[in-house]
Amino acid sequence: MTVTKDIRTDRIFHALSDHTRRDILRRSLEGEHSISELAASYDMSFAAVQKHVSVLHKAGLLTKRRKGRKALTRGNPETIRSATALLKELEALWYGRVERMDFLIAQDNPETPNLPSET
Amino acid sequence: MTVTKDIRTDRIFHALSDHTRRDILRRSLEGEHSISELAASYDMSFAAVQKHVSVLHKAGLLTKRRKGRKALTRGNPETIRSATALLKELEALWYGRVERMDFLIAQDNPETPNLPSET
DNA sequence: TCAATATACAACCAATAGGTTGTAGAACAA
DNA sequence: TTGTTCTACAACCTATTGGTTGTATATTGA
Repeated sequence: MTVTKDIRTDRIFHALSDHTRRDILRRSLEGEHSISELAASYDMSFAAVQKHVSVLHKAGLLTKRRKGRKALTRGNPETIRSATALLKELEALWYGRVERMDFLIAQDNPETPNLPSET
Repeated sequence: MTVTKDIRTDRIFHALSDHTRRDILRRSLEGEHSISELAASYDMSFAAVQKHVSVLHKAGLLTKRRKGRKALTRGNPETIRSATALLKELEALWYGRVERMDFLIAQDNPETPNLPSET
């Protein structure tokens, strides 16, 4: 229990922040896949895919089991649910804000909120 | 799935992968805060906090509006919802897997799934 | 007017991320 | 046995991240 919750959460979102890793996770949620099988799909080396699997594994987003030579990966829905729960908590903060009427007050404000331009 | 959408998603999860940024986001969801006001809470320079705000802004997780000298940040629940939706889709893949009975077949397997040891 | 405040942004630096190639060993197939 | 497959991991390289300090500019208040 050396690792704090914050660091665990950091690792989960970091693991999710790469689209190759999200793709590996999607496939591992649908069924078991060996690393070499996964690696065949991407335009990068086996070692690179192996590292992506390792990042997902260390984040707890997937489990591994040995079957002969193969290391079979399987998505772990528990960890995904914990990330979803955290996002729901963030959303709830905003809803709380609506309840306190801050949102309605803000609607009277003539200034336009500034989102970054697409790049 | 478009490349640009992938990049936008990468940015959202990357922005969420730092606990200082998650804290800034929480506070910005509860109400508006100027950057200097936020910066006072953290053990780092104003410029560092400004960079964190910029990462959140570029990810679309918060909006900025000018009020005199101040740049007021406000959390954007829309972007959080889009991230939540993506995680829900991932969870759904796993539920789909249950429907296909893969999960029940896997339960017969004697080998124990391997999660990484805490470090 | 002038000092203080708030922000923006550039330049710099160490650590980490994401890729590569190479080496080694275990498990399988013939 | 021997060659092939699959994984693990080290060493290396470059780009990015997350922090710093310093400078410039706009706004406010006395």
